Amino acid sequence: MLIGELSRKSGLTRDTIRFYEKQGLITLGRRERRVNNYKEYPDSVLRRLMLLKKIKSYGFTLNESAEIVALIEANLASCERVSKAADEKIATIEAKIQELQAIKSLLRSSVDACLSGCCRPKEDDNCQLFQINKQ
Amino acid sequence: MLIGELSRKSGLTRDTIRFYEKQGLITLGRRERRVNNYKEYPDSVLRRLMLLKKIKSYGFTLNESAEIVALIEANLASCERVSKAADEKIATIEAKIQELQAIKSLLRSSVDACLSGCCRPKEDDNCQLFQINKQ
DNA sequence: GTAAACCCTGGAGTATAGTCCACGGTGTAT
DNA sequence: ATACACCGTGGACTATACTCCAGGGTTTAC
Repeated sequence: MLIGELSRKSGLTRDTIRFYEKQGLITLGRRERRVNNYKEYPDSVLRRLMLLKKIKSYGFTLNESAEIVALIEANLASCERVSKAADEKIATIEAKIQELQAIKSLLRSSVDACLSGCCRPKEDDNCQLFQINKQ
Repeated sequence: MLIGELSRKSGLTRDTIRFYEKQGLITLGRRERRVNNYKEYPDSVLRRLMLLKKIKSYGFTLNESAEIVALIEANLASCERVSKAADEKIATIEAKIQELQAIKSLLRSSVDACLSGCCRPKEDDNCQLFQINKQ
């Protein structure tokens, strides 16, 4: 199929598909062209793109997704291997959540302090929130 | 003070300070130079940098931080204004956390399904995790 | 006199994941 | 004939926040 159809079927834009191609995430043999030089993508590319898209939706980066796709295509994606990758991703997501939650608490407590009025120096003056008090 | 001292006192690298300067987050008059062309930073720049650093630590982007610094320096950083900015940031952080949590649950349930063995087709074959079943 | 430590500028590179554009060719319908 | 949708390439640009480098000058100590 041509890129337009591939785009429609995969739900990725042409530009994205071409970008993936540049990145080497999908490949086309130099012979897989029509006479007019249009690229003729085999179904395997569509499958690969859909796999890539699905794995990405699980929070993996493009490169990580490509690695997992490679495992699957090599029939090396054992439950053990794949769940290990998923566990690692869960761990990094959890770390990120912790980080965000810490910042959120910091913000929340600052806002609370501000709104309860204890930080206000004078009316119509700068809020102490975000200010450097001492060191 | 020269950039080295500024760097030591602010805890930012020279490169970062120069980057902030390029971005217009701090400014130096063309006259604030020593005879040898070395830049002579006034204390106000150090204060600005420390403020920037502190606000950034609350999860704001560099540009957002610069806006808040500008408010503070214009004495317009009222509690109302500042806590509104903080509330908005809290909301975006919460959205991000929700997003991550959704992905985490998806991953977690996939791994559980995998490990409980219900997805395994045959031993030594690809795990169904991440595979496209139908649609 | 020379090494170390400091300063300057401009520009490239890093990571992530595209998105957009120019410029040009092709295929089909009217 | 020409409008329209489609295809190709290469390269620039977006956002975020730096980080590093080359190539050069200055200051200070020994």
